[in-house]
Amino acid sequence: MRLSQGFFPTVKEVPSDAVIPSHQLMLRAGLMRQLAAGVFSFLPIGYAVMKKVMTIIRQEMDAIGGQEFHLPALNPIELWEETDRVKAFGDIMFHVKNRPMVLAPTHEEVITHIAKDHVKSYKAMPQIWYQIQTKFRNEPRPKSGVLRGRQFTMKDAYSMDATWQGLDKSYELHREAYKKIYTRCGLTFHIVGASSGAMGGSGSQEFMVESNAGEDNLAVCSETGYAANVEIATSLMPNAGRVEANEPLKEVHTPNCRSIDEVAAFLSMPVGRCAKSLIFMNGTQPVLVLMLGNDQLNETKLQAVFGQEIRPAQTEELLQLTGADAGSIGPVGLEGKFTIVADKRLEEANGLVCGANKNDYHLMNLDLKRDVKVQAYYDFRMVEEGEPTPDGKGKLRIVKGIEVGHIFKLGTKYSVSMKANFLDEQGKENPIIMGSYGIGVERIIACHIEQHHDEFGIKWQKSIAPYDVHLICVNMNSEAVVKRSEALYAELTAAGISVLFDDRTDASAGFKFKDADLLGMPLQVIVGEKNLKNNEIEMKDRSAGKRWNVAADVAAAEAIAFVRS
RNA sequence: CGGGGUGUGGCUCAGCCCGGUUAGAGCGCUUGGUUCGGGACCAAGAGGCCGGAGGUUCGAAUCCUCUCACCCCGACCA
Repeated sequence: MRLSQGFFPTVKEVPSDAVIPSHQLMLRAGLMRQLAAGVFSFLPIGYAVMKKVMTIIRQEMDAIGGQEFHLPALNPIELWEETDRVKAFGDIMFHVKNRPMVLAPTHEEVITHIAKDHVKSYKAMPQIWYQIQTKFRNEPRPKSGVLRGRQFTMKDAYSMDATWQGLDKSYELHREAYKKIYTRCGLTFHIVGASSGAMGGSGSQEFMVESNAGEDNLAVCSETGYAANVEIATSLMPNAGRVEANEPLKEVHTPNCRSIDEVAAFLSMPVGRCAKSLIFMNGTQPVLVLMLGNDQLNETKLQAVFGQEIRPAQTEELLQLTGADAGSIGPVGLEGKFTIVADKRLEEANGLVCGANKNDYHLMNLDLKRDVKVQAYYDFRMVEEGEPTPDGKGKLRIVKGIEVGHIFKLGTKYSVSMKANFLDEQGKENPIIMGSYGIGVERIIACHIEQHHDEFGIKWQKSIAPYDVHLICVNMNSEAVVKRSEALYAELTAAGISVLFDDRTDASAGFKFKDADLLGMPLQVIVGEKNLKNNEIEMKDRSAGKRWNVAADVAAAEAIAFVRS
């Protein structure tokens, strides 16, 4: 493609609405333009990248036996009522105003609908069905360019198996395929254990790209390979345990001591002997959660135990239910009325300080075996930077990550609610066992740029670069330079190399160089007057920032070798 | 949904507090000329009812009210 004839709206200035590098560069390099909040038009060069990413995805999905579908984004709302997800999605799902239809935010329902009619026997499985589709989600707050949009492209795949072992195998196939896809797309990523959330199912993992632009927090350890979303991450922290002296409970006056640190300091107790009480409401049932010292409660872990409806109690509820305000609340005397649970670090501990349910008073010498009946101990902790990994062999690092994929063992949630059953070898009817596997296409592009850019622009890796080579004719007034450039353009194109040829007559050399760095093709081939006088042509490896000259008559061969290496 | 911010030529922004001729700059665009290896120079142009509606006033980009859009932080995120 000749730059003089194509549509390449590059801009020098940083668009004021863009904050993160990938967003700024996708606009500046002319990959896309914003149409509305969270809605983007992809321009030719951006769509070229998207097609490359989709090709990689298709190749790897086909390699594991996936079959590509193209499913409607416009769905009858009844389909979503069958699985009760109209309610589950709530405002996130777009509803069509003048017909009882919705814009699909994902495609479990449509897939299951087809499977229900046609996958009737164990002999017809396993199946892997996938599609690359536009999805619609009415995000409350679109942000960071393409990273959180209201309309986006997703590859979603669904596996159907007759057995749970089959599901494990399908899941594993996807896991391996995804590794190949992200690796081929030039991303370094973590595979982290993830919360199953309201989607249900027996397990899920997320593919995460480490980035400050990310919205998720991950606990990772490069020595041990541990990686988990902080929502479910665990660490090896010692329990509080028991102390020798087992004194009776004693009420002490603790004026103006609200926080654990203040109480510990006032009573000259270590923070590690303080038990913090947190109150939640599970419907109408109050729940008291005991945490050790300053350990932070992980609400996702709490939800895993009590369900998604659980919420923190409000200030008025605290006073009404316990007789005290936050900071003076404790478990003693609340049995029966409250569900009392505690973090595992407090298991069987004694010699603890806790609130007395009387403002400005605390209890000392609390023994969780003697004074309170704790119904159960769970891991409720939020892990912190620097804590030992669960196997104790490494230290956790907390990093931000962008979710570029999520694989899910769905199980039978959708097949049961939509009655997608098959007959097994015994002629018995069973629900199809499903898995669901998603990849955000635009997110791959944004992450690629987040990981491969510098102050001058994008540094596309070869696999998804919109063009292989950026050929620059430095001086369009020099007949020799033009002739040489044209010859190179023809030769490279004939060799099957995709070339972006800067043959503009109205752009200065500097302008062309800046554009080339911004657009970021892996190899720049620069034909200029001075070098050509020595019968040389300059090459520039955009990623490595390396330049070198080659003899003019081997320039094409050199470029071809570079592209194919 | 709570908090903060911004809307002025295609882009980045100034002007607004303190109302007063024809609303500015740089970049980009058009034409002509000079340049030609790191976002060139000169000259001449085109392009804006200052997000929208209402109000105050002799007079509003500027003050007031409402509204819409977009961005950021938070909440939310199958």
